[in-house]
Amino acid sequence: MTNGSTDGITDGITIGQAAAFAGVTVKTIRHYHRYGLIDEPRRDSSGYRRYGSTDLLRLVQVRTLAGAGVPLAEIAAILDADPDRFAAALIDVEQQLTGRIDELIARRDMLQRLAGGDRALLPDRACALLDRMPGLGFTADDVTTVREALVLVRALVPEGFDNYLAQIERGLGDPRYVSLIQRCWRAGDWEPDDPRIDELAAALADHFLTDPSLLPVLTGLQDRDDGAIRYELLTHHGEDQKPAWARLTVLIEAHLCSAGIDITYQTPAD
Amino acid sequence: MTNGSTDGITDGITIGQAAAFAGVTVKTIRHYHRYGLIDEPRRDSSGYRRYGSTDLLRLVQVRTLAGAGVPLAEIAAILDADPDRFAAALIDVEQQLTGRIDELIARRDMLQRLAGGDRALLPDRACALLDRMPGLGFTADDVTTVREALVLVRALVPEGFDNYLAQIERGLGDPRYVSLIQRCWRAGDWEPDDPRIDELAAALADHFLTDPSLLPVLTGLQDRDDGAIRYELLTHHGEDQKPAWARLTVLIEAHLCSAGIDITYQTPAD
DNA sequence: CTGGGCCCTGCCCCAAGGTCAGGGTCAACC
DNA sequence: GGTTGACCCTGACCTTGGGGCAGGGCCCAG
Repeated sequence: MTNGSTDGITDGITIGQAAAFAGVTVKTIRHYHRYGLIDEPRRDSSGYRRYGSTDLLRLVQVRTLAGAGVPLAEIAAILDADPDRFAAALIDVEQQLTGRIDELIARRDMLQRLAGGDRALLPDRACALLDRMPGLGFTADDVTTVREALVLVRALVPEGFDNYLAQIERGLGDPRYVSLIQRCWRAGDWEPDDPRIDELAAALADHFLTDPSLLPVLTGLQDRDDGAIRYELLTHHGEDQKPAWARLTVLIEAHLCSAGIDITYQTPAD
Repeated sequence: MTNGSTDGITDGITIGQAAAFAGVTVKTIRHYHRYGLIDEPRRDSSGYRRYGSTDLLRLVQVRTLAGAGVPLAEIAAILDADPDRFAAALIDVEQQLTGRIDELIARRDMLQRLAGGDRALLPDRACALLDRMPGLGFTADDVTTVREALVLVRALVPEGFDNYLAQIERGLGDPRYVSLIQRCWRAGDWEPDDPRIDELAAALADHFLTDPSLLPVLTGLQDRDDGAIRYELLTHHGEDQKPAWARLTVLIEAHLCSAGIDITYQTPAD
């Protein structure tokens, strides 16, 4: 009785059925209606939407393009275009997809590099350097601080990074320099007015004067019009936690300056 | 005069400078503040944010993870976690990335298939079939209608699709059947009460009775509890544009039925 | 007549910011 | 000393592709 022949069925399917057939949600279909991707079908006496096979076909077409990542805003134009533009549009979309794929692969590579410990954000050469440090007597804290410094240098003066790295590598080959640097790390925990700081600054400045190539100079900083800002940020990194370092820096600068070497950065205008 | 020594500079950089150094926009930094990814730095007398090297370091770390596609909501937890969980989280994120890459590649492949004309949405075997049709005397409109029908069948009864396709392939090998089908296409433009329709229906039913294997039966439809709905949708596709087809369908069904073959679909409850 | 399963519309929500509005600060230039 | 342009502040609304919920209607079965 309820289905005399085909009445009520060939009249069209409801939105829920159409959604199930096309593999989308009811909400998605209504969304497509609002965007004009699918014409609103006729309504039955209850105001329900009734979809026919043609509507369903259109829905499947839209769904396929949307599922392929085509922005909804472009789908109507693509489906309603003549075959030539249809093909051209698809090629365009495909190229965008390729770009996004490449980008994601680059991200994944970056993450794989990140995953090898906290040694994030640095190229392999820098990681190798950090790996050598514990064997030379540096503590884990030391390594962390150096890593932070390297990250900062790379972010602030990328063009000088390789050079800076090379200088550190050479420095690690000089055992006396290494031991001085390690004393500097210890000095971080000293009181700012500890007399050993003066002593250490003198020794370090002396060593720099003996072998000026060890001076960590940031090449490329001078070419920046905001070089001074970057320099200040770098040299004073860590000083908020370790006030003794601030004094150490000042003393070393003073020693070198009185010996005729000015490593502080001057703005070009000065 | 304006920069006595380091005052006003070591005080920190502004948000715009920090953004430039980290390669993000000012808005992005403020966004990160609101999400608690970066602590708010101190403010100067004008209420401007002033960033120090530690803030900048954190910004670069956050930026690197965000740039790698890690959701902002997870970045704080990852950066503040111990190294073990840090590594685990990165592996997790990396796997998600791999999944998205594979998905995008699948989309691109789909698009490449789509780009070979409007022959969208169908597997290669179906496309090959459509390609053969013009050589057998079918018009472009015919091919379009068949393509639409195939898309619908595939969407509505995917498990019966291959079988359906095979039946059509066999049908194309029978020249007499092909010519009958082509008359059916022409019949779409006849008046619904054209007497040739009766004649055509009789001839077609006769041919089906001679070789019942040509009857396009949709296997799998009976296993669906909504099979009737799907059947109605499929058999009546195109009838809104071509009313003559509706009559043709009815007549053929009647002929076959009176010969003892009932191809209409009955609901199990009936 | 009442419950459950559909359907309707309209509103707010997500990520990761972009954009605009309206207003304050700073340094320099005329 | 006024103005200009670059920078900063907050807050509110926009985006994509829908998800979720509220409040109400329709219909079928017990």
